[in-house]
Amino acid sequence: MRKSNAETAETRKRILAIASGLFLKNGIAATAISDVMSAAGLTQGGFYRHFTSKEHLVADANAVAFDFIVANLDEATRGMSPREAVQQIVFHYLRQHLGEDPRMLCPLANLSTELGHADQQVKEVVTAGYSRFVKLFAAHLMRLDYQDYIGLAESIVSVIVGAVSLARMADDQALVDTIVGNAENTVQLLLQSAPTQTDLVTARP
Amino acid sequence: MRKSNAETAETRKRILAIASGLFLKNGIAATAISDVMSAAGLTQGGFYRHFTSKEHLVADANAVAFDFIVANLDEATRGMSPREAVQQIVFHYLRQHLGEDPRMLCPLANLSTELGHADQQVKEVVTAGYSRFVKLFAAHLMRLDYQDYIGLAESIVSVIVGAVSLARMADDQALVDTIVGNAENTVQLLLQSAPTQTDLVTARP
DNA sequence: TGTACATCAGTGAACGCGCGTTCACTGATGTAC
DNA sequence: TGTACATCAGTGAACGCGCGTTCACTGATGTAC
Repeated sequence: MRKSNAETAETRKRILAIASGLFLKNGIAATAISDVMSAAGLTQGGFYRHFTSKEHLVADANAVAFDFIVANLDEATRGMSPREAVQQIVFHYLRQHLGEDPRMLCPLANLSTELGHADQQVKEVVTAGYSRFVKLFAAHLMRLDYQDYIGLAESIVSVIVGAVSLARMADDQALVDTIVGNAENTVQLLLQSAPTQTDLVTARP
Repeated sequence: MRKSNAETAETRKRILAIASGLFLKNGIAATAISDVMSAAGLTQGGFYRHFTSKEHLVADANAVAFDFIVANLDEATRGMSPREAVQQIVFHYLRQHLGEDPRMLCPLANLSTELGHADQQVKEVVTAGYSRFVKLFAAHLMRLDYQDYIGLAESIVSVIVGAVSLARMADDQALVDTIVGNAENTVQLLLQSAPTQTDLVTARP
């Protein structure tokens, strides 16, 4: 029953995509290897032909999750003005649970506890993912001439990750809406208030 | 071997305090009933004299965790000016991992994923805890005459919860320091920029 | 206040379940000549 | 290009472990009279 190299590579990708979605939707501990494999149309024994352990799957699945969400947000804002792009990314990030596809969920907001207790390999993947999110914002903010566009990007990421994290724990929809709406206002206030290069010039005596 | 009512109540409190700390430090799934009970100097069979299930322990332990941390931050800032109090709370919240006592850790930042998947009873406890954090800030911010002091309180909570969440996932200390320092700057910027009642008066034509 | 019985905190062993991992096996694919 | 053997993707069952929960039991505490 050996499969061709091309088929093997595709199977691996399929397992990763499915695992990524299940982890994001239900959590890592709550997702068994057998859940992933049966969702991929395979039996659990075959798992170890692709990964040496669940921990390796977690690392690779999260890398795929960051690839997916960052690429998706980047493409969705292609051609937009920097200001519009930032607002669109924030808008979609804060509403990530409204879509059907669990792969639009962000590991930073949905798996934080479990990733915080993971091994070094997983943490490196997560740190790289965080860094990509910061750069996604920073690229647009630089074009808006903010003095500390990287710091501002980090601030925005903290706000939206915090808000989505909190929204996931809320017990009713009204509170979720409040948290999300407030996060949007907060980002607006930060964008209006953070110092730009122009501020620096005009402040010169 | 029956214990007196007073002793029973104290044992229950001891179990809750220990469970609270272990959950916050190691996570809920990673903490077994037997871990909690042996840390309390008891055997696991006795657990069910105090709680009907692990899920009930989770609910009660988190209620205790919010009691502890909110009361602690409130007392630590007693007598301070509103501005100083807000800054102190933010300062300590962002450095919650530096202390020895795991009970100074906040469930919102350390157990978010697991609490997000918990049952309704647990979510109510968490929502109440979030609300208490917001009020803790709002009380001081009101005295500083912010127009929307509740919204500003929510913003600050989002920022610091997001920052601590992200810091827990970071793989090196330099990044943790960057995230924490940036969160502090972000709160400062929000405090400087959020509109006050005075703004409202002076803006009148 | 004292007595007699019911209650129940805590023990230590056991149960049952789900999970990650292993294993012998199959047969199609890859590769060396 | 064809042949012969090695490789290995996938199967399905089993293993071993840890965990939440249950249970029979003990004996001190609570309570009704």
